[in-house]
Formats: sequence, structure tokens, C-alpha cells
Amino acid sequence: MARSPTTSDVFNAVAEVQRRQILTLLADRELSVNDLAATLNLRQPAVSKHLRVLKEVDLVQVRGVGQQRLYSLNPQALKPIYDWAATFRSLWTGRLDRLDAHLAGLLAQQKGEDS
Amino acid sequence: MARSPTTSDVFNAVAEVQRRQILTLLADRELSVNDLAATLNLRQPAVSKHLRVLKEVDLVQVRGVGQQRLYSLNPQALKPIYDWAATFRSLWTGRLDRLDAHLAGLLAQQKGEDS
DNA sequence: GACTTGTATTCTGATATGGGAATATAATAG
DNA sequence: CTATTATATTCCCATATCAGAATACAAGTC
Repeated sequence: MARSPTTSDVFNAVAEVQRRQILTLLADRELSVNDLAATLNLRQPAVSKHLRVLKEVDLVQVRGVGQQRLYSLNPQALKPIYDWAATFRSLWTGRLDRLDAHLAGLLAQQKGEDS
Repeated sequence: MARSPTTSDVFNAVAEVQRRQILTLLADRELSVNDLAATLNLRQPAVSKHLRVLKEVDLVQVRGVGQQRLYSLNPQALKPIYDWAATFRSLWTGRLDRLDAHLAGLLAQQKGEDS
């Protein structure tokens, strides 16, 4: 078996540095492909390809404005990553009940699933 | 250029599902390689290789106990992921102005063009 | 020492990557 | 319609992956 495709889930999509930077930039404002290329010092095709990946996992959405395509962030798609990492949060905050908290977190995740 | 090595940073290491599961299991207790292999229905060499990756990015640490090698989680190594994701947290916490912005975006998209 | 158990490493192969170069498509302007 | 601007796609290739199989290494037992 080979490595999972970058489009298989948000974790794989976000593994690439450039894509994380794109998301960070889009957190502030809608940007066009060339805007991103200029800011990141990447060629336009490279940016287009990264955006394609991000769109496939629903991390960004596009809006066509004339000849431009403005990409914007879909923040909620990042929630799974936050939630997963948050599961371990009590383990580094050095509290006594950290194990309990972690187990509670796992349970909540199983029951809740969404939001 | 090729895809970044899984050992290049925590984000890449954690992109793989099996490795995330290993971390989740290790959050509860120290486990041996064979313990993990049995629980995850993976062959032992596969687990050893995953653990190697996790160790290289300092997500786990090993302790030799007799013939066994007990792996344990180093939770703090997950903090960068949590912190990064938390950066976007305010964007999905349902503030009204954000919702408005999003709906405005959708409306503009309807009038402008498709995705 | 010979044997067993636990783990790590090496080799292989199918698969996917990310960037550059070139090209194609889309939308607008003249 | 032609030219221009903005973006997407295709082709290429060096690189890395993950799992399986086989093997090596390590530590304990007899």
C-alpha cells in the first residue's frame, strides 16, 4: 500500500506547509490565485494545484468574480483537527485528573460526532 | 520536489490514520509493539515502522523493559497542531457576524458563478 | 550454547507526490 | 475576432511512501 492521498482527509491535506500557509492567508481575506502565488513566492500552477487539494477536502471554496477566482476559507473543516488534538490537551496541561479528562474527551467525541 | 517525509514534522507524522490511532492508544497507557499490533490488526513490522516515525518527531518515547520495548506518548509534541488549529477556532464558533459573512458569500456565489 | 520470544531493519513494489514547463481553458478588453 | 489576463490541467521526474516477506538483532530461558 502507498501513502494516503493528500485528498483523503483534512489531516493529509494540511500536512503540507504551503497549504497550511494558504489557509492562514485565507483566514484574513478572500484571495485570488495570483495573490497567493505572489505572497508565497510560488508559481501560479503550484498554487492552483494546492487549492485543488484544499477544495477537495472542503477546506476552501471558490467564487468566480469576472476573470478571477477568489478563494475563501471554510474554517469548520478544520474542526476535526482541533477536536482530535484537543483530546490530548489535558495531557500537557499537567493537571491531576488528566487521564480522566482524556477518557471523558474520547467518550464525548464518540457520542457527539458533529457540531 | 516530492511530498515531504513523514518525519519532517508532526503534521506529516500525524497525517497517517494508523499513527493517530497509535497515539490515541498510548494516551491511556504504555504499550509494547506487539500490544499495538494486536489491537490495530497490523503486522509487527508495520507497527515498528510507524513507531519509528513517531519517535523521530518526538511524539513517543521508548523504555526498554527486559525483552519488551514499552512506548509511551509525549503529549506536548501535539501542542503545535492544537495551537495551529486553535488559531482558526474563532472562525467556526458561530459568531453572528461570521455567519453573515458566510451567507453573504454564498449569495454572491449564486449570483456570480458556480464553484 | 541452543532455543524462544520480542522487536527492528532491509528489500520490494504499487502508488502518490509537488514543482517546473508547456499547454489548455476561461473571461474580458479592444 | 484577436489579444490579453487569470487560472487550470497535463506531462514529467526525482522522491517518498506503506505494507508484506524475509531476515537480522536483542534479551531472556533452558
